[in-house]
Amino acid sequence: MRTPVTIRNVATEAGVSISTVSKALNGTGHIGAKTREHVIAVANRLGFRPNDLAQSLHRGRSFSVGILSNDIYGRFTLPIVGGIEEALSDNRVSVFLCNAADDLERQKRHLDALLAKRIDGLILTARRTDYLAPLDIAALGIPVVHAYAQSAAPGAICILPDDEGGAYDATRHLIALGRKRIAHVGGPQSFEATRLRQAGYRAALKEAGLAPPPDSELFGAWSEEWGRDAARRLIDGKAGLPDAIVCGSDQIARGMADGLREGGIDMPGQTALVSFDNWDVIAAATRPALTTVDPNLKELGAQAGLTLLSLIEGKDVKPGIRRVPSKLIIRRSCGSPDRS
Amino acid sequence: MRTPVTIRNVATEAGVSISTVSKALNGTGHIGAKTREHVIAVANRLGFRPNDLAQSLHRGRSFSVGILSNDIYGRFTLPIVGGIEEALSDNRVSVFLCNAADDLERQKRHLDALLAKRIDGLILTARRTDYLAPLDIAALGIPVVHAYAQSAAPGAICILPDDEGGAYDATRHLIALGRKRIAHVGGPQSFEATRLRQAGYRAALKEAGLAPPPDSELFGAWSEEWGRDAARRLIDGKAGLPDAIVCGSDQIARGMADGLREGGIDMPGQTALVSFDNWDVIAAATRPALTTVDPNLKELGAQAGLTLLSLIEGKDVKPGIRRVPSKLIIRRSCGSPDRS
DNA sequence: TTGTATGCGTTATCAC
DNA sequence: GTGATAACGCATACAA
Repeated sequence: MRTPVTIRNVATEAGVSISTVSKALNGTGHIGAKTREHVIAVANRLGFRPNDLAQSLHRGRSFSVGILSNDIYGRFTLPIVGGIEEALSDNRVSVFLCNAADDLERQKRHLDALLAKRIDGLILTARRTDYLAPLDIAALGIPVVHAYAQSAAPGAICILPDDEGGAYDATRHLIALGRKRIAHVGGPQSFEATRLRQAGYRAALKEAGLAPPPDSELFGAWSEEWGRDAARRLIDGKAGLPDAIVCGSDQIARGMADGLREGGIDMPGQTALVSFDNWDVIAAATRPALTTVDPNLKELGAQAGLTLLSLIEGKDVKPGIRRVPSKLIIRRSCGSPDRS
Repeated sequence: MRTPVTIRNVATEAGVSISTVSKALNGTGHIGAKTREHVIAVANRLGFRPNDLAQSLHRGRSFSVGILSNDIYGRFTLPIVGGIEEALSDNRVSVFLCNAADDLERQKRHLDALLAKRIDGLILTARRTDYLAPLDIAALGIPVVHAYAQSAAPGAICILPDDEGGAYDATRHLIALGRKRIAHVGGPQSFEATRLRQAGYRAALKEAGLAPPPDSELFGAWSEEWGRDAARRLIDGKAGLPDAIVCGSDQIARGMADGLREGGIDMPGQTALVSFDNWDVIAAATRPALTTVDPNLKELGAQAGLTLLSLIEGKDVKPGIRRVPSKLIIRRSCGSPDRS
């Protein structure tokens, strides 16, 4: 079943030496034009494919990197991994995908395997941006970048979404549309993302000379149920219904939309909604469809991949946290025109 | 930054020959107990890690395989890839993840890279089960298995979900609960999955001496919108509301549930719902929470990985299609007790 | 029990 | 312009 046609086979078949074949195929060294063509023809005919293992062994670079995740099943992992893979494969490097599944022993096994396979670099990913991978990066001896993950290690390079900026943009969008009494219904406050989004929301408000209405900064779970629950609280609140709500996720917004609609509230007439994630299955199916902050996860992944590449090639990269700008996706939940 | 401690370093440091180190570390050949311990100690102290590239080159087996997908972003890809990765990494083989993105040229690039890296085998995945990868498998020269994908190639090995069995089970569940007028609202008929599910639904009905009520086999899109649309059609139908509905996906069921509820229908009182996917974000958030067929995608991936392993090890595997049994997840949308 | 020599598939350094 | 030859890091048949 194997097809181990080696450079030696090509050499004998072409009636030249091994080194001549190598030169002909790699365009290195000085070689006769006719010999070159001949060798290439023979190589093609035989279906010769240089053994990358041998090449890697020789040049001390494997052109492969590892992605180590603790949550391969997470909804956020996918676009990130996709972005990494695309950016890297465009640069001829392959990626090993490893799922540590929050299991330290498994993580070690994966790391051992990756290191043994002489990966040129490693990308760490996590379920939430404020997760700290318990891992001695420096001891690895290869470049590491964190994608959608943070590290306390000195000099660590972390690529993260711009939660604060996203919330700021979303809130400003609401303000620009004339909304003034803007509430914020976020996820769990234990998440850094939640706190950052609140900060962005507040910043935009403050800048416009506004303030959060009383009892209108609510925090709960990342769920539709919490969104529905919050809707009731907003409807029943003595402060009166806000004319806009910044939700911490599309799921929350979806619950909110359902809750408000069932409470007889008109959207976006009485209340406008913006949210986070641009998880299209949710955002597009919500009534009204959600205007939402797209965290640009695929781009985040691509940047992580490219950054790792720079590191591998020896360029120096500024350490610390880099935040990837988000993008506001306009749909109907704010009442603005589709293009604005 | 590199830590290229080789077997040679260990040898000199330990004051023995290279082959002695190799034997000591691999437990092969006859060697003195004290020498072995000594060598091992030195190796550990130096942090020696055998170069897998060299080992692979030597043994002609790389202990790595490739996953080639056309749709890395698909919701189904994730659990499948996760299952593959887990099964394989438990057997010390690493996986390269490649996204062809429906681009033939990109696919070729990936294949070239994988083959050059001497992967031991390849797993092909797709967006839909009836997708045919335009690829000459035999020419690859390595074992291939299709996961959630089919191939017309003779001798191809395909692992697929059991759509028909799942629909059969779901429908029988409804019948066992006393429902008699059972409708079916599926996805696009162009999907094999849709046709198989319809077949399973009909088989269960027939077996129970029942038949689909008039105008109650509806087909549309894989969307909530279609579910809501179908709900109106069922409510307005002159044949009267069915007392149960088998939906082709959780998304359809979610739209159906919303449509029915807003149409004043009580679930599961008047009408029970079952669906497909067990996509928990949808299924659990629907009111009522959906009883749904879990296609066991992770298990499917694991089986694909294990099957590939068998192939690689030279065992022979029965070619053709193997369907992985699904599992009915009981929630509230059928009115049955949570455990049944 | 241990060490020497050879090969795995390539590339690169040198002679010729 | 072309071809031996020595690495790359490791495993193993064989010799000692």
